[in-house]
Amino acid sequence: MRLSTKAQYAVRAMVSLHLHGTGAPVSLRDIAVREEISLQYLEQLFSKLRRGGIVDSVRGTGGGYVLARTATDIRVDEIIDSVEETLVPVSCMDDSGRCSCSEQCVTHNVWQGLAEGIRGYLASYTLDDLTRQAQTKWSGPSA
Amino acid sequence: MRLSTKAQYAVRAMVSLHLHGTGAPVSLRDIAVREEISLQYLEQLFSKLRRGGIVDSVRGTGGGYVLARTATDIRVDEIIDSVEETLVPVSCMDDSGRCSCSEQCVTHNVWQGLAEGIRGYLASYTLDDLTRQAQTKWSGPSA
DNA sequence: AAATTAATTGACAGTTTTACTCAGGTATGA
DNA sequence: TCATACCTGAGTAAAACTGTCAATTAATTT
Repeated sequence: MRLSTKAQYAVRAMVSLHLHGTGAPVSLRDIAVREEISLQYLEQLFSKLRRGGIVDSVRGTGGGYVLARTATDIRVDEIIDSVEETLVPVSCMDDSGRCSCSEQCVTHNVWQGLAEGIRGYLASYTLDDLTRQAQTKWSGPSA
Repeated sequence: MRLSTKAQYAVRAMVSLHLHGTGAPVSLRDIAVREEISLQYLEQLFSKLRRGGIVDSVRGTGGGYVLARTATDIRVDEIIDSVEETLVPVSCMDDSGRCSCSEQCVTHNVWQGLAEGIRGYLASYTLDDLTRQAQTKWSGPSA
């Protein structure tokens, strides 16, 4: 059960954007160099992050990307959602826990609980938490 | 981030084995029919479950598989481990949380926390819990 | 206005993983 | 010795992943 590199890169890139941003737009070239991610792959990711309402884009010279909201208001699960990676561990279940097989399926409860736990944990982390680094473990950043 | 069908089938098959077992070995054919999983795919899975110490095999006529331990002593995470699906969400990290990039990697803590949470949650479920069905959500079977 | 920077888009391709099937072989009980 | 059922390794089609390439649009600087 692996997160795709797409999701991992997206989170890393967002941290990089927040960490080295001064308010002025940060170009993908900068992030690409700093994080050693291909510029063209980043373009794909940020296109989705923009559509997801996580970042805003500024075109032209001196352009780049800026956060669409404050870092304390951007949750890690939202970043992953934006690049279209599911956080639900089984394919028969949707985000809300609905499942075609929920009646007859004895394993339904484990997967639903797992899905909620993963979602809840990643939702407890904000972009700002990540940059501040002082996190505890499973209980999330607040504990 | 999806669990493979391999892991899902393994858990379902184990529940089926426990639920319909009377102490006597249960043949894979029975499980295959009941769970609508290909017999030959099941053979692959149970070969791994046996090596993982989850089940014991009985060969010959009237043979099949039996639990290697009591159902209260078989955890869901062990079942998944046996069929060789990782529960660690990022490839740079091993089961113990060690990571080549832990120093420079700002996202390390989230992934480690997530890994521990997933592991901890699935470890809180036993095969017996699953068959008894009366589970609560994220807090696991004990709450 | 022209040149430059940088976001934006869609198509495409190589590689890896997944989810199986197939074809045998081995051990046991009736 | 025959039927049952476990056991093993190889092979394969499809899907997903991880990017690259090419071309365009928009804004800024000169």
